[in-house]
Amino acid sequence: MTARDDLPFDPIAEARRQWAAHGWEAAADGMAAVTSLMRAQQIALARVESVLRPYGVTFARYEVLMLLYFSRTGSLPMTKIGNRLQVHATSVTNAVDRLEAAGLVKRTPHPTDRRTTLVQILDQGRELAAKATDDLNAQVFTKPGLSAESVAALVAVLAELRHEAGDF
Amino acid sequence: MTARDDLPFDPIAEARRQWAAHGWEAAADGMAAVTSLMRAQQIALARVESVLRPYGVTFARYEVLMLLYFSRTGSLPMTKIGNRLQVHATSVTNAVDRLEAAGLVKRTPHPTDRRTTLVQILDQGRELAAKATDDLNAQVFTKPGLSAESVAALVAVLAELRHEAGDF
DNA sequence: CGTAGAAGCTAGGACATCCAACTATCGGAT
DNA sequence: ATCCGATAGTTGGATGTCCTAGCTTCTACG
Repeated sequence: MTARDDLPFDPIAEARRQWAAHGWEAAADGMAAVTSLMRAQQIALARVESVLRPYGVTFARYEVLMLLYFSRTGSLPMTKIGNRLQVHATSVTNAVDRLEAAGLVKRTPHPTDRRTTLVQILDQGRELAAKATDDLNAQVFTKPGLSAESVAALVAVLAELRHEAGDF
Repeated sequence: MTARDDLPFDPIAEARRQWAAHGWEAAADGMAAVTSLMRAQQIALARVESVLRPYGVTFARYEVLMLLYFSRTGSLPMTKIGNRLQVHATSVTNAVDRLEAAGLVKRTPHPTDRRTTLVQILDQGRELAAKATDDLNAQVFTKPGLSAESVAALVAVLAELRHEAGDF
């Protein structure tokens, strides 16, 4: 763990000091916010992926699986998946390729539109989704390392940011 | 932009509803927080990278450059860079390889410890760092898409999360 | 109708990140 | 003084994301 040992100070607070020292006060908070976001995401992703690793799926694939899991018919067009998850179509292709290879979903043709491909969740996929979610809930989501108020505040602020960015 | 059109609703709020509907109330907020973090990071990163693209550097490389820019001697060991940025040693190797190829930094041997490699920022690197920072400050950091209070709250909550995770 | 533009999906390429494994060098314990 | 564990850095492999380009299929407009 040589690259991940604890530091004696907060590197982001230090960066903000440097920003201010260079006359960039107006941008210091924004820089700190963006940088914090990067680190926090990295931390959260690492925790989630470590729980999912035994199941042989990544968070990206887990998200696709849950989307299908929650859908009425258990299937969705590739494009809709990309829209919901806000990722590029090629990322969906990639994720579905691997989910399909793992026997968790299968591609089926759309009944009327021959351009679109439907992704159908399989029984094995449902089973994995349920188990992985139980694990994620227990090991990560129920103890995110923040107070309930902080979690709520975080979700609210990020929703504001996402909305402002046209995320929904 | 087919995969990035606006959605008629917040997909994360929808996911939280699903979580609650499946009896996972205790984990719903945590799930929403983690998922929000992923999306928000993606949005922020995209904005930053679009500003940095003309300079031929990515955010990862920009961070390395700024670390060196702020350092007293203009040089740091590879390991220290990894510690500050909380990334693997291999990621540092990768970033420094590209920065060096671009003529922005150069590797130099450590005077006493032959294991360690020092990364030294070059004049061209300093110049690019200064210009790119001006652009980032103007186009992203001074208008993060949130109120000043929200930005401060965000930084505070994320600092709590990072600290709890042993980030510093 | 028939064609041009839009939409859905995939292939190939560029990057970043992580992990496992390997080499070289240090340093402390015996 | 020597040896073994810890440290520094790189290489190779896997994954995910994006972008550009290209193919197929739909749809709307003249």
